[in-house]
Amino acid sequence: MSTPPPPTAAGSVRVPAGTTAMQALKDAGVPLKGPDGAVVVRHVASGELRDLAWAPDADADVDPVPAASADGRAVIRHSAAHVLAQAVQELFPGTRLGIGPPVENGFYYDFDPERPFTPEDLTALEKKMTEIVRAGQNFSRREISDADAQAELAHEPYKLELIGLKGGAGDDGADDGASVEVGGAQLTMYDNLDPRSGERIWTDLCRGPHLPRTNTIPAFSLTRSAAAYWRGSEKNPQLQRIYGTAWESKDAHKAYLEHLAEAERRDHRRLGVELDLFSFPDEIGSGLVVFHPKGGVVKLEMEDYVRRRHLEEGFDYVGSPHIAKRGLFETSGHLPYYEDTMFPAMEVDNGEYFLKAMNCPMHNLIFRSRGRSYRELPLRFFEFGSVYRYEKSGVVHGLTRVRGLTQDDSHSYVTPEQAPGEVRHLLAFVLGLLRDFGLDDYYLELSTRGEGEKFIGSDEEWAIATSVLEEAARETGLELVPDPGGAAYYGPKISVQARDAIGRTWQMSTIQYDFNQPARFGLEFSAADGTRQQPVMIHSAKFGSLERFFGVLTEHYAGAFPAWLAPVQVVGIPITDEQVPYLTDVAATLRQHGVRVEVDDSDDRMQKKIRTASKQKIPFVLIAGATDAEASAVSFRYRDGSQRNGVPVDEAVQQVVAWIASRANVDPSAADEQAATVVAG
RNA sequence: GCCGCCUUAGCUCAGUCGGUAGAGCAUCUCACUCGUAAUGAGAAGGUCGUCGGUUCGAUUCCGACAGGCGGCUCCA
Repeated sequence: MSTPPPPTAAGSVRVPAGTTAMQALKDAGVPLKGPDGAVVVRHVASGELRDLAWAPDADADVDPVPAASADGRAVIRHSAAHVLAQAVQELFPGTRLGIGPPVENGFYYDFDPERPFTPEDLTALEKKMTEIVRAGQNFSRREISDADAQAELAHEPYKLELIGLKGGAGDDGADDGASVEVGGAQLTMYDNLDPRSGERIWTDLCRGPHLPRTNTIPAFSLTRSAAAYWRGSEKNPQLQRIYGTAWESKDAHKAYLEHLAEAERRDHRRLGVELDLFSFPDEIGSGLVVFHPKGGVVKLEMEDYVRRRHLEEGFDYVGSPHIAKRGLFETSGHLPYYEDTMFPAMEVDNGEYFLKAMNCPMHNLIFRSRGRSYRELPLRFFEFGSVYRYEKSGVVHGLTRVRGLTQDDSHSYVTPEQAPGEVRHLLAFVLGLLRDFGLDDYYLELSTRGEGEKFIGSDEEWAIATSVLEEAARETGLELVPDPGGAAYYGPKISVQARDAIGRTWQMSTIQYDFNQPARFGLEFSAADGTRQQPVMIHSAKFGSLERFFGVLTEHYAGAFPAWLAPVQVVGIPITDEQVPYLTDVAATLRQHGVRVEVDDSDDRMQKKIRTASKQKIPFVLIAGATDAEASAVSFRYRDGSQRNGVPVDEAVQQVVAWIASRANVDPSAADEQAATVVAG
């Protein structure tokens, strides 16, 4: 049997009057279920995805979209969500339906059941879904009037709410998922029909599109269940959400599950224990980290790097206390917004003190401590500011969301004219730092003022501030994602969003434009013409939070830090105890060059020591036996297992030192120019 | 904060249908001295997260709290 060529989006097929898209594609010889699973179609004129089985406008052109594309996967996942809802209502009659859109890597569906779903329920649901898929029910599209839909869905209050929203303000809650279900003006119902009798088995309000039949869903599984607020608002009741994943082939499905397993292996919380980097003792409190010696090294390297870079970039190193009187945070304007997420006030000397949750008010006081001249600007203050935030208990997460954190926080005080240049300066600084630490999976986000009373300052000021940031961000050429309503109350921000091992994004570096705090603190400088003017302040944190950056960095490298960051850079392993003194001498030489080196003189066999070093992800293992010692040489074993034997000690030291200094992200064994010198085992 | 689940040795996990517990790894001791991912033997290690309730008796059943996990909401 010959394999038909996989369909591509490149060609399009004309649909003659009176025929369906499916028939037209069949006539054109496009395989409806190729090696990548099912095919979906796109209406060429409108760009909309359409059901394969549904007849589009006669004379329309349709593009076959292979299921392996984003569009194709979305249709598979949407169809899988539909099957899930059917399974839930069959096994748990009376369960009300919320919405069920496709999402990255899968789909979910929200339900209002009698009781929350258990893991056993998910297993049973998966089985039921498999039955529905195997039955090969037809997804049948049916247009319906609003009135008929309301009558037909009288028992589905959430669906009724969606129908009610349809005619409303349109973009109201555009991101709440409702638009996924009810897109255009025309409501559609999808009926699942028995393939033999044509009898209607199940029905759902849905915009589509769907695959032609349930058995064209190639691979799926349910992953977890959790609560989610209806339409994304804390004020609404919580529904039970079931997440699943669905793919165009069994192989793609398997690959995704393997990807999840790999992500779990590089989770920083797991590596924190395995590599002895940090812990969160219960006795201290939730979200409060202690760094162990090995994690301390990485943190120290990060601090050294960023302190040096700030000094190079014209920042002055300042310092400030961890607590301050209530009045300071009233002046800054933070208190009304954040009092309930700050640790409660301490009563002292008839006054209240707060643990600081931000550093800017302190820096403003340094600025205001004496008269300032335009000649001093830009004036840049930097410090490692430890701040404490009473994060809600449910959001604390490893190092990425903590209650006590250290910001590499800086504030640049500039004239309005200097602001654009300063923002560019800070962006370049941040991007250079990300490059030096080897992070590459990130994008920029522009958080702007949204609707609502949360934001202070005039429209004009916000517009200026936003355009300054936006222009600088665009110049970088990086992906820039808008985030309306995500700004701080005092001004807009650019942030770097990086992904962790599980694919969650975290805010790292930020640059914020602030015209409000200078006004609230009465900050001013003497201009060239002798007038007193107000500076603009630009907040920026390069790592963001040292803790969060540490966590993301750990996951990025799966614990195998580049040599310059590695807690232990070299471990010496003697073949027998005889070589311990020799390796100790070699280690002393390395240590003189600032290398972090240990000699493993434990009772273990050398194979075991190599295994241990490997599990600790130590970049360089130096092995020495009698032959090496006699030749004043050592034998390298790199992290990838490759070796280089009989390297003279001088050369070995030189290589290690050079590699650490290079801040390279890969070890020498993996570098092209080094490959030739590696002797395979 | 909300919903669900979880908490047994440093780590990963068994187990007790209610009669106070085991393994592997790690640790320590001894022997072995070995050429690129686990040498062997032995020892030590736990008021079974905390507090309360039910019970003759609770690690086991119930409740509260703490901590964790997965989402949701939030994130200066």
